[in-house]
Amino acid sequence: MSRYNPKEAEPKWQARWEAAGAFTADTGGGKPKYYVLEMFPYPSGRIHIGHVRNYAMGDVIARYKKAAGFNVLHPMGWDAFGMPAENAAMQTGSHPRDWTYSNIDIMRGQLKQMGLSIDWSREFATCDPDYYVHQQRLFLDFWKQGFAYRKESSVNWDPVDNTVLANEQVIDGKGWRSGATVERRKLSQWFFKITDAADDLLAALDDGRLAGWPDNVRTMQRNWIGRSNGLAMQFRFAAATNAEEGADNNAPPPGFEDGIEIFTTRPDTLFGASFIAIAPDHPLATHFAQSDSDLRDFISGCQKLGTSEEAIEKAEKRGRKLNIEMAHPFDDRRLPVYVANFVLMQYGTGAIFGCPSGDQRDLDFARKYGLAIPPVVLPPEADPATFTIEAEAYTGPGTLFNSGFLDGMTTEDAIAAATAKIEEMGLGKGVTQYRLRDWGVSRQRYWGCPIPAIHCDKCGIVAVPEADLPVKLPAEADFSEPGNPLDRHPTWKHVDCPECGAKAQRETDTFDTFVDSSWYFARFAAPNRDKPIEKAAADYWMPVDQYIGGVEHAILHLLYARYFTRMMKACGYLSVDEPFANLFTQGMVVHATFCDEAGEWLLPEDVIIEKGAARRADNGKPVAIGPIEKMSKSKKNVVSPEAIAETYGADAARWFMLSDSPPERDVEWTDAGVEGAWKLINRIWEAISSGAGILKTVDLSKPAASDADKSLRQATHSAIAGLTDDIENFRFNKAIARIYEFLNVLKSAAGAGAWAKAEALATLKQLAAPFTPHLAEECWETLGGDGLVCNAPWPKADPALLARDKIVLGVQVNGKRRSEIEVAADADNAAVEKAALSEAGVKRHIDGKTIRKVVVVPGRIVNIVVS
RNA sequence: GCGGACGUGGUGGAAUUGGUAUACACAACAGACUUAAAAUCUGUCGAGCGUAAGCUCAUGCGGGUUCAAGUCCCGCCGUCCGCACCA
Repeated sequence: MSRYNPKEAEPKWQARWEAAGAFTADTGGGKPKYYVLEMFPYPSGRIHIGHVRNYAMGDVIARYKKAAGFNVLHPMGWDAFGMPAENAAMQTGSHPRDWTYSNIDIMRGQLKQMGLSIDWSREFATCDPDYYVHQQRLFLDFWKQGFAYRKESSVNWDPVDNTVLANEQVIDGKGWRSGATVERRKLSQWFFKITDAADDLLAALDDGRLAGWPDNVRTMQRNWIGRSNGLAMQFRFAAATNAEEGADNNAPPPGFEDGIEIFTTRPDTLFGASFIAIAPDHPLATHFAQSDSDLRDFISGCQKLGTSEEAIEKAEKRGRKLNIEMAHPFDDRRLPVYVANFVLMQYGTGAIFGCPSGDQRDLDFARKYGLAIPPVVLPPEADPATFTIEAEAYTGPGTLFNSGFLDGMTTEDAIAAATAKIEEMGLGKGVTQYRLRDWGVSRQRYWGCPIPAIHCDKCGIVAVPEADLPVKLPAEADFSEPGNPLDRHPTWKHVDCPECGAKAQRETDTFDTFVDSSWYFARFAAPNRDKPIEKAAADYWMPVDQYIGGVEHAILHLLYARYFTRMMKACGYLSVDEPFANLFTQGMVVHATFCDEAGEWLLPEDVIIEKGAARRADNGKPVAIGPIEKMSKSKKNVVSPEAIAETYGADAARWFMLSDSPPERDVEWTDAGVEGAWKLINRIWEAISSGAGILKTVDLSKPAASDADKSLRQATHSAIAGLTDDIENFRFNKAIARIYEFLNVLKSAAGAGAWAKAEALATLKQLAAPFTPHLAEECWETLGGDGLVCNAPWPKADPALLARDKIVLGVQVNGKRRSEIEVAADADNAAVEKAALSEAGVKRHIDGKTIRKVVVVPGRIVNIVVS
């Protein structure tokens, strides 16, 4: 029999699938629907093997569900707007549109080569005006409904390039291109009111609507939303101390007569307060900075950290003391006020009271500035006489002490009592606070969906009339310098106001690309219609039954998509409020990085590794082997699936990506691994070849009955049962191990007759089909089967063949395995115990000892406890 | 810094979720076939002691709970993901 030739077989079957329209989805037919979706790719240039892993997983599910009798939708598109296209334009002069669409052409070809069961008729790119026109319609609806608004917020400003930088473009507080120290600058920008939905987004995490999501993702989202109940309260300015001189040296500045409003989740620790801290961009800080150059320098230093929370939190805790003091609400202490770099203006009120004994950051701060550290919460079982705070704050619950009227109360009671007291004093009230902030969607860039708004001096901000949509990007733009090409475009932004007809200007900001990816899944239901979403089609297909993507999207993309879905529902486009019924987060494909002496990153294929040392393939110069990292274009640690497909075929690449490593874990690409996959393909082919034409000759009406037949049939049916279970539960690596096991049995089942063999081989090709679809078709044809495997039903395991009459149990003595016994599967505990106690290997360990207890776990184990 | 994960042979990993640790594969070694190589097939393969039967030790480190811990609890160490303008 000839060797399997993927180079011939793979294109052949891809063409037949296409001719048969095997993967074109429609809403007809009585089958239940199943919508499989992998997070669509950014067209960065070429597919790498990490994409293959992602899409191979989705393809296994899609093909399996189709075989299992579902009407499957498995579409593909392109998350095509974004910064890299604009960076490429600046570097190489190619237009973002040309760069993007040519990448899409390449990547589409690569994906098709992988033989994925995708309905390509639904393909679109988010940069198609046909797509983004509908995004603009959705936005206008949201705006009308009050979901969108404008407010000021901070951006990273590069003062040399005069442009807004993304967080990833800020490296150690410097602009990546100019090297200039980044400043924070306020801009008026568009926001979506995601905080209005915070409660429902939170509730759905726990009320069963997202039961098909992994716990860790739900936990991350819960923490991200961060609802906390706390107390918002005023700290009043303390009375002047030198009133006798006639000058009040602690008078509130104009506008701050009410004092400072803080937010706290731990009002029980108020007696432990030793200072007040406000954010560097708090209005009061801004006020004092006007007349205090030292403070001004401090604040501008804080602003040079960039806008990322990570940078702010990692920075050393520092502060500047203001020349004011606040009154403690419960006693006569005067609390100093600091402007502190670790207080965030975005969270709460931008001000806190510091309780060093109960908060690590406050403690670090207090030690640095020599502030008092009164302990107020006594941990359970601690002695109030000796309890002190050393290097670590005590943040847990306990009993209040040193706390006036709160003394002796539990943390919980003290929170309630302190809140009640503050409310009674008229200084504040209990409030619910969220960590979640509204979603800023304005970007000062060209390569994004234009925001359909017009700024008119007379009418304010006006929506672009529906009839004028789409607001298309200008075909030509100037990318020779940083900054927003739309803003400096000679003509594009100049329009007449749709309301008054006066000269006006277009909004030159474009949407955050998270907007593009927040509704594409709904667009796939009816991608060619002239409205954003066709309700009937969306009602049929939504929600996505299985969504698959990287855990790096666990918070932002998934949260935004959930919120967007709610907005779309509110505007009548959808009937669901959760877009993704089941979520699977897969691991990344990682690879060592290679960097030569000149600092140039090298592709793995350009590096030769011998005896642990690496050198360049072209000139033999030494190469440093860097850490194993996520495959990325920038570090060139990518492996091209095309080369693999050329040598071994797409099936081998798919197989290897799913074998061995559990799908949720990262996997390191190795050349040895793909060779192993190639061997497997040949083993399957060998096994099938031995039964070529068998389906044409065997009499399928006469089931086999010999012992050899029965044992092969048992293996066949337990393979069906096990594999089905593994695929349903995303255990692809185990599913693959079962195929190996099944092959091993098949190889040694020489005594089995043609009937059992035919059943085994037909089953083998079907079980392998989701993983190696081309090979499965070729096998089926060789066996003499009719029709396409991709349309064939999934086999069903016969329960009668899964039952075992005898089982082997391990026997432990004092928890150590000493022997094993074979017993009837339905043996009762007494019989199992008797068999265990009389087993020779066990007796040796229990003779002469007293049996204290015998634990029999039916079907599992026997443990004999002796002394 | 905060939040979420992960850590098992030389390697990727399995362990029915508290019940026979190392399934399946890769690599390595030995053998068969071959003029030879590749491919393929067969066998060995956690460590230590032992001729063997077997015994002891091993799931990042240190404690704990339990008849029984890779799995649960506490404390460390290391790696990865996210932190709101990368996608």
